[in-house]
Amino acid sequence: MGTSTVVNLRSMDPPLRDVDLSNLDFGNCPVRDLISQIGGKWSVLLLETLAKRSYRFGELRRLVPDISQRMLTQTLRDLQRDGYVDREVFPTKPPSVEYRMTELGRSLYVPLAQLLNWAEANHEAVRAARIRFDQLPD
Amino acid sequence: MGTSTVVNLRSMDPPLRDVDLSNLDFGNCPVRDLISQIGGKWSVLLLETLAKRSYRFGELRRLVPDISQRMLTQTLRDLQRDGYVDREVFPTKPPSVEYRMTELGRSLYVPLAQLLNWAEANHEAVRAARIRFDQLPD
DNA sequence: CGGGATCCATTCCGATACTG
DNA sequence: CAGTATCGGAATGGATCCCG
Repeated sequence: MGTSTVVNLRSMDPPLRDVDLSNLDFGNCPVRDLISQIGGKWSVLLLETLAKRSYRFGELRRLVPDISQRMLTQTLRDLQRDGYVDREVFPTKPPSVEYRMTELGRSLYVPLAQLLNWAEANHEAVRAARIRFDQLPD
Repeated sequence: MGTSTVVNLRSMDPPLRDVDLSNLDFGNCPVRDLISQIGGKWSVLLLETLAKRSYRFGELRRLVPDISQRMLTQTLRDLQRDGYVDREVFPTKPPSVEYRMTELGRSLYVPLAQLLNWAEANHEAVRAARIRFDQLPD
């Protein structure tokens, strides 16, 4: 559900895809839209990294060794598309590309970091809750 | 989501110097685990709803009309499993079930609401960034 | 009423190979 | 170095029918 038509040009995989369920007053999609974007497997990790300083593509690869190059490219492009990250190309002999957070990205990172802190502080409680739940008699 | 993470690197890669991950708790999946959980399509919507007050299953269905009964059941169970929501069954003639937030859920909702406020306040900026990005040459 | 069980479409993501 | 292109499996989510 989008506030407006969602032309979801999702980076590499599909040529083009438009998914649009009409507005429903409740869903207030922009919020969900944003949340589900950073809910992806790598977005938060990259935002955390780029919150520290700028990095080049290869540096990010080494910092997050278990990300595939495909997902690194795609996630960075999605973050750039949403305006959280800027991409600057330096026309050196082997080209080098640097990624840095934008002001919008930094402003997002304020409440996001709060949530991440909560997660870090409470993940034990969540794990315990899961174990409790899973051990209930059917 | 969430297979194993960077931790593997440490045990497999002796020769090179360890990248210092301690500041940016990379190997710390619990954070990603939690974020990807609430990043699901309906979790945030249900947490927002249940933050107001308790509801019965059918009430939630009517409040979020475009959720399928399957996803409502499943999302509620996941939220319950993680300890954010409690489920109480009343053995009435047609059974009735009530869902309410736990204290853990309410404590999660504090930073989460901050993030949601940010999303609401800034989704126009994000939409604009997307349009700008999508209209770039190439 | 509050689910469970199936089936099916879509989407996400990893592995691999190739390129300017 | 910083990406593309392509394939295939895994996960996610919707529709439908059934049940105490």
